[in-house]
Amino acid sequence: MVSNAGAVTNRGQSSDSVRQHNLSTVLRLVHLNREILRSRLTSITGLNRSTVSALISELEELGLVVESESQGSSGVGRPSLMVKPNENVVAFSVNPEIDATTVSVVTLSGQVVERRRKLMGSHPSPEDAVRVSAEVIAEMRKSFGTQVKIAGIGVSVPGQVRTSDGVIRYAPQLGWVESAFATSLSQETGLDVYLGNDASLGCLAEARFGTAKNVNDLVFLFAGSGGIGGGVVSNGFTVGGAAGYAGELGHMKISSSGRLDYSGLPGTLESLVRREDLLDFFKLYVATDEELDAEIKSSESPRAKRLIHDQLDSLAEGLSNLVNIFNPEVIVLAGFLTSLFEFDPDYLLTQVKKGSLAAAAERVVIRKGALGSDLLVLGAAELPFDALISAPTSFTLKPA
Amino acid sequence: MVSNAGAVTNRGQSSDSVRQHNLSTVLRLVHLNREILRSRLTSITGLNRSTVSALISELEELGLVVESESQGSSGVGRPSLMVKPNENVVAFSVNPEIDATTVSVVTLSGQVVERRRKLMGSHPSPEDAVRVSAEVIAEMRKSFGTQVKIAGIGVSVPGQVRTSDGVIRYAPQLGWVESAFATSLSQETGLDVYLGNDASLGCLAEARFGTAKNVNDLVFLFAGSGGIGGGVVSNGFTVGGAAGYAGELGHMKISSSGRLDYSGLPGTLESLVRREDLLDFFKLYVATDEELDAEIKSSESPRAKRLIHDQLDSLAEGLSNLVNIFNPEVIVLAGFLTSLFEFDPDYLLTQVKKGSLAAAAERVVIRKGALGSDLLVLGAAELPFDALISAPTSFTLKPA
DNA sequence: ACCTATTTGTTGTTTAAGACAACAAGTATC
DNA sequence: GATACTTGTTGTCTTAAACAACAAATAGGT
Repeated sequence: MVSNAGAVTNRGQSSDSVRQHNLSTVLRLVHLNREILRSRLTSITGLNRSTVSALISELEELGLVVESESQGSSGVGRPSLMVKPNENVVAFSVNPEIDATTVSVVTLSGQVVERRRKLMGSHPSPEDAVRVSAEVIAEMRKSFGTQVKIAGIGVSVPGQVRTSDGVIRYAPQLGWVESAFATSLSQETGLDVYLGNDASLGCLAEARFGTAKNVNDLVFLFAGSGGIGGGVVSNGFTVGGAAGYAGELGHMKISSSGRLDYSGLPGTLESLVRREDLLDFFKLYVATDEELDAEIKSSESPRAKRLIHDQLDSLAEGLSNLVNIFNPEVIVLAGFLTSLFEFDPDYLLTQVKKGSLAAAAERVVIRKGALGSDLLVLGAAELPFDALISAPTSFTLKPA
Repeated sequence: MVSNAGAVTNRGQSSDSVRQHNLSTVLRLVHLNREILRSRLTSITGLNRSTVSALISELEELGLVVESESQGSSGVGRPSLMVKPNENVVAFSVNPEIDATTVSVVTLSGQVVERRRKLMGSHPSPEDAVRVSAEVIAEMRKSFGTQVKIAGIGVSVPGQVRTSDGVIRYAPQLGWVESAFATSLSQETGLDVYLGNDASLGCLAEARFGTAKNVNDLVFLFAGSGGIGGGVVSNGFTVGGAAGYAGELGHMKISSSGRLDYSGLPGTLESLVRREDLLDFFKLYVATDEELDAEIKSSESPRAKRLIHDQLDSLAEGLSNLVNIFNPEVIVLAGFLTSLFEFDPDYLLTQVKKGSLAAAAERVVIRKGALGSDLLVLGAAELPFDALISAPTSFTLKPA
């Protein structure tokens, strides 16, 4: 008996926009499910069988989907056709890091088909990253068959991205400031370039393909060597903020401690839950998440346990706040936070509930991210794919 | 060059749903603007003149809008007709408080045309509030002309409301727990009842009619004698959470202080920014917001200033977190927070920026709420109006 | 006072696209 | 092998928005 305050579109709908919407809806379902029966499409969309048929034909002519006979029996009646994304439609995913830049190829069906990691001297400039990315992309394009079509390039940025123009506002670890990364990379490659904050893209990926599939209210927290980032999906929408800088969950102040985080703010979640502190304790210098995870899980000493529980306490305080603010259905943890979580999952959940309102916390679930090293690759590729999916007829795919 | 990750609807659109959508869009614009020229409607919606004409005719036949000749000159050419909501379409707004329950009548044009406040013994039960509300509503209906049509009842609840069934999960000040308020009031009145959290509804009202009109990313913070509540609009959508409990911004932990808030959580915004503390200091016992405001603004003593600045500091810490999390365009303050704000607006803004990331804070503006005592009345009435507006043809208005 | 340019409302016609109905195709069960 | 059932296909119907032509109402210029 309670309505959800609807958002205001203000736009009217002509018959043309209806067609666009329906094509988008079908294509999105095909993309998200990787393959889906036509009969499922009709039941999910509520459209008539003949309408779905026409929509799929149009998408097939556009070269976006392919149909095949479904394998195996699906019960009584004529078997329904299977619809899949056209494997020749791909996007590039670019992931700049402090010591390397990774370029990957992702198909419209969400498969990572190629990945190339280029080591770079430490502290590469944005120009270096653009150049290296463009080179790798050019090489990869040469190896493509002529039937391959490119939707564009998605870039995951470990920093703040201004959505209006694709400028990297500030990427602290890389030391990049006000870099027109999208424009440069677009000029070098001739492809459309879309930028997003890494944690926000991770959130998106987990919400679409990972452990939070079909979850409409979701808080995602990701921690690596560069601090803690986050992303939020509310009502099925990514919380982006006025300029695109929303989701800086690591910089939430939760304590009066004077410890500073990587952005110089005191008492924040990021200042208290630090990978570095654990590495120092275990005397690991350059360790992978897996090595750190093994150390944490095999910890027996009271001092180690205390350190881990201290971090869990701080993490819980941050999550409690997020529960009160967002009342999420699921909290997804990624990076080394999963190691902390798995060290004592019940403890974390108990502490989170202790610090939040009973109502907001009563049904919340904490989960480990499911996408591992594909997280940012898939997330970044969703940006060009989103552009394609939201305008299937007017979007122009580029040739290999 | 950055796409906004769109939400998934999954539903297809038939020609019928197009009509519904367009009727909704036009009616919503008429409602939000209180009156609007037909020519504006065509330009905003992008629909054809003749289509808008047909839509308005249909809405007029449904008794939802009226047309009149516009006053004054509007430039060259034939003057456009003015479209207004039908004043005979009303909603009731019910605002239960600890010592009284207020019932108001709001027209579809957003005018509060009647308000009746019934004093009640302290700590009324939900049943008391339902009974009193139903009585007042029955009286008011008798006084209505036969042409009046009722959209329903909106209730602002100072507590947590489960959106799925309209149950008041917990209202701390009132001491109400798990009360099926919507069902009861609906039975007593025969009208549809919609519940919402008071601060969330205040947020909605300020976003639609107040100081944050046309703002898509907005954080609202409201403080009264019962603590601090909040609401958030992101992407034009109210952030509601999985069950409707989102927006408990006052219970965000920002400090290691052991002070408890009204829900027993330590170090939260609500525990540090307290109306009570100011009342105590000024030796005011039962004071209105206006009286407290006068005291704050005329404060000269260093001790008073220190207390106020301490509260401003805590408020700033909370707002900094919200800026990092939501990157809002506007922050709206209401209740006695406006008095704190106006005591030293520059200081508050400076402190907020100090505690947040430069990018997220760079364009944020802090404003005082504009709706005063109409805040919750208008906000609650939006709930039945939303239901009406989102389904103009199938919604059944009830007679007086 | 009259004429023109401009904008808006109205009406009849056209067009796009989803719904619908009838039929064909393919599967499972008895 | 007959029957029931589900799905795909095709042609027709229906809805509603776009479009075009004209009428109505204003401002400004002569």
